[in-house]
Amino acid sequence: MLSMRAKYALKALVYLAKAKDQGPVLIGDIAESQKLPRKFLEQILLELKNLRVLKSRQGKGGGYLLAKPPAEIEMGHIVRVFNGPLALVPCVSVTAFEKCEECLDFAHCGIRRVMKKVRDVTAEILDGTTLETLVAIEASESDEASLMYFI
Amino acid sequence: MLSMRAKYALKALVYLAKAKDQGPVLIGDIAESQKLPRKFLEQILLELKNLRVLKSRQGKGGGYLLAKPPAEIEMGHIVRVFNGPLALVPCVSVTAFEKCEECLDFAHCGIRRVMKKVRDVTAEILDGTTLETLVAIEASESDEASLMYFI
DNA sequence: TTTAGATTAAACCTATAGGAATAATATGCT
DNA sequence: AGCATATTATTCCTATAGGTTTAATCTAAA
Ligand code: FES
Ligand code: FES
Repeated sequence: MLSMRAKYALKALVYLAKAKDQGPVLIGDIAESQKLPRKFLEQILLELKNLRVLKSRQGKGGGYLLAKPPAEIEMGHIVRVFNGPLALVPCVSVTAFEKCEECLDFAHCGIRRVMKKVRDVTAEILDGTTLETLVAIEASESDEASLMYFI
Repeated sequence: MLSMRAKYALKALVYLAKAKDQGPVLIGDIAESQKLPRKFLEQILLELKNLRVLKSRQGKGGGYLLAKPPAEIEMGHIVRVFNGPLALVPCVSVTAFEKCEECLDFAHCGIRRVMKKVRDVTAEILDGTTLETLVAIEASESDEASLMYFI
């Protein structure tokens, strides 16, 4: 399951993407409008800043801004950082690879091959979906059947 | 000034580097021996794990481990992530570059050239110093005069 | 002896508090 | 008018609480 941290990060980012031409956005605004716990969100935004996904201005009139265009911020990146590896088993993870000691025949393990497929299609979707995509999806009225159009 | 987060991260990492052949190390052990606030350290270690600098094992007998050899973990990386850009002015930052609007003649700005030199030598030292280096330094009896030997 | 469940030890997750640093703006003094 | 000082709004930093999940080990029943 996606952690709250990851979900809140994504929500805040989509919000910032939508408001990207309106100057710095307050933590308080994001928290209130998206119903996110303010202090927790504060930590998350700070981490996003350290990742160079956001930048900030301090002091009066300050707030948070995207550090790059929405089209350059991939869901996959955010999920990996805030939620951990996409892979369901370590042996198919690209970012946190490890052999499964309990699987003797690593090379022919069926679980591994299926899970690798799962990871790969997940990565393809998540790395192919940017904040721009998410904003576009939310702006449209259609349901999941036509998502392919966006991705 | 180096933030506590950065300092604690480095201290914990050096401790883990020294203990690297002793299996998983407990948060509690690190906190106690290095006199670091336990719950705060917990957050920092988790972040180091998300950065793939550490790995962990959960449950009984668990703890934290380096995710790669000490020689591959650079001080510069840790400092940048936990403390921010090395540059003292944004216009010389590699990771967070921004033009200084208040300096009209960016190209010929003297402050900038000096600060660039400062950033470059800082980066050279910090990126050239790994956990392995730090452990070696602490194992030696000499003072800063002979640090060049290590770096 | 195997298996199922209980206990325990550990990291992990969500959340919050309180104050420091920073920057804009307003205010008051010369 | 110009400068110093105070106020205010904001992010940033350090720290902590409390509960959840995971995994190893122990215990008891089948
Ligand atoms: S080798 Fe990883 S699931 Fe079998
Ligand atoms: S241009 Fe950055 S200090 Fe002058």
